[in-house]
Amino acid sequence: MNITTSVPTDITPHGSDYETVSRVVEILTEDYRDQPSLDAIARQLGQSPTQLQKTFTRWAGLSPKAFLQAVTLDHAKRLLGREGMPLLETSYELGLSGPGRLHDLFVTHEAMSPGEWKARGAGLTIRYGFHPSPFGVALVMATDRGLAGLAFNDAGQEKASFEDMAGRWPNALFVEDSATTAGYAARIFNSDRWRPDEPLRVVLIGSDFQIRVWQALLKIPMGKAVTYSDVACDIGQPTASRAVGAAVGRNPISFVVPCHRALGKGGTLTGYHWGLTRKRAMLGWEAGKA
DNA sequence: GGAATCATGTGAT
DNA sequence: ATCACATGATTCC
Repeated sequence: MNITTSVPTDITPHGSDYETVSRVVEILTEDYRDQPSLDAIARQLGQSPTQLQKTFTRWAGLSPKAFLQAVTLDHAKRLLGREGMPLLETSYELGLSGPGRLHDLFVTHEAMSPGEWKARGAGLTIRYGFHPSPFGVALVMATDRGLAGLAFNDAGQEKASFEDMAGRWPNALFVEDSATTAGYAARIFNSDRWRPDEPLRVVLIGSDFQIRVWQALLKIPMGKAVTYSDVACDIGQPTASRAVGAAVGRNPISFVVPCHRALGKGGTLTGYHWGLTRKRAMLGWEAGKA
């Protein structure tokens, strides 16, 4: 496998927007208790408050102030919707059959057979490409049956994220084909194009248990969150919350399978394979879309 | 309260 | 068999 194919230099348009924004996210997240002002943040980054405000808002669809509010523990708890409804059941009804706008990306999924999983990708051709996204550089991987993988990295780390993903299906054939993957990228990061009449096709490649966990995640509507133990109950193994955590972490199609909506029990943000900052960024971005 | 500790299911090696 | 986990509950100070 060879990924010397260079990423276009303009892959992060407007300079290092993501860098700036992720710094802001970090500051906001570390110090949300003392509610840093826009001025204070801008000073730390050596930018003018207005410039910073503009950059951030264009990226997130919401002001730094609103974002700050969104990453607050309070908000996370609200997302968990402890108002007495079994979230996963409810969203299943609304998400798959109702006309409601509670569900987000329309996804049809297809699981690989156990045999195909055991083959670790043998005989499979996977096309991939790097594309800009609101969360840094996105690595998109697809088979002819649909989207198979989605990873994120900071500019310059393309090789690492490719190897992370490719290692999951060591026997597959990887072909650089950003012309094909560009279409997926455009669909995924543009919520205007999440349409029920043209669902996104996704292939879940994983063990039986993992696939059950990922399917449960797909039922979480945008702007909601669940705990790892919620998911464990949903798949009928209430004591397996720890195992759920591990399976969530191995989700190959992050963001599309909303692993970022799985939180710790009290609403605390726990780990994320591609970096906690990115998890916060995704939650904030969604808060802006909701 | 908060840190240390343990019980725990699954998958990888 | 054994180990590592994106957890959660319990038990100490």
